[in-house]
Amino acid sequence: MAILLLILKWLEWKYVIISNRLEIYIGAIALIFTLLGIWLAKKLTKPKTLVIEKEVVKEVEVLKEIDVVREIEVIKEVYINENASTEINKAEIEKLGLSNREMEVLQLMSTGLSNQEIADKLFLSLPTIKTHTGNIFIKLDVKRRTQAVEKAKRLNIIT
Amino acid sequence: MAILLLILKWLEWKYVIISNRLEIYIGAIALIFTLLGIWLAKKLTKPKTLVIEKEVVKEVEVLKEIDVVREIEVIKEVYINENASTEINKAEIEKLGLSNREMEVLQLMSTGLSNQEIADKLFLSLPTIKTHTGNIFIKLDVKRRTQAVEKAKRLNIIT
DNA sequence: TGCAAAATCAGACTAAAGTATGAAGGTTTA
DNA sequence: TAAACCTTCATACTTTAGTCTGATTTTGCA
Repeated sequence: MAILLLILKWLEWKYVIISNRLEIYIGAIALIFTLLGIWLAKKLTKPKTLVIEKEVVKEVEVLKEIDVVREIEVIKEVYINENASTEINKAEIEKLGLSNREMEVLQLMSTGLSNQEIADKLFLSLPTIKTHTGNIFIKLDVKRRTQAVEKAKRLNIIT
Repeated sequence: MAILLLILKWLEWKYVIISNRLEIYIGAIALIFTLLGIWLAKKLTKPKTLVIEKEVVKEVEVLKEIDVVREIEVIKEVYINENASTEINKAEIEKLGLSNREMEVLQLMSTGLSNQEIADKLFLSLPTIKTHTGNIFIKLDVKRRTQAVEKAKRLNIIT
């Protein structure tokens, strides 16, 4: 802003010198403030994305040997912040119930380290890492480390 | 643009009348073009692409000795910005000397499938997949599948 | 047509991953 | 304080991954 005011003052002075070139002066101001507008728009707008969520819930409840089937369809239209997708989803971590240590192991796992290498890095024993990885798989509902990493990245709980 | 030129002409005329209020004139132009810039920035932002994601979740909950089975199908229609970095780097594939089959295996590997599952999917034997994965590791200069997937994604040779 | 690379498969082996169970010490919280 | 959870470690086991050697068949290309 200060710089822009200085430029304006300079242009004003120039105007006094070449008083017959008003158009140039106006043009310069127009250009500067157009660029300022573009810059402002890029800086200040939080890019939002429309997400349409359709959720079909089927419930099968067995009551006294009789199947009770329930179908619920929920449609949601939500505007979400696009920037959020690049941030780590702490709510998701909370929801999955992953502990700090587990997140640490998961993060190292995603870099392609073996259990032994993770153990060395964290100064822990191999069985400990195996316990952690096992718990991670249960919480992420996967069977292998490759699936765990894939899902974790998809859910934005690791970088 | 034509409208804006008209506004400028009008402002120019106004300047002749109230020549001693240059600041107001400049301010008006600044404001108009700032808004123009914001409008331009919003109009010229990257085109967005529609992506449809489907996810099927099965839940089995035991409530009061009754099994409650829930099938949840989540369909997400997400508008995302097209990004050049999401393009597959074919030059890198060529450089690494990865064959078509190897790329196919690598792609499936990245989804978290086991060798056996990849074999089933491609109608090949387990030893064949092991041969391919081994060759992939050599060409990517890695030791494990997790590292292979990590590197492949980093090099943009798989999605 | 013949050669090189790609693709396929096999057997046997080692290494690593993953499962299951148990246990002990520490922290947090109702 | 007790319950719940986190963290750590151990042992024993099964499964999967990865390595090595060797072989046959297909295929693209000079």
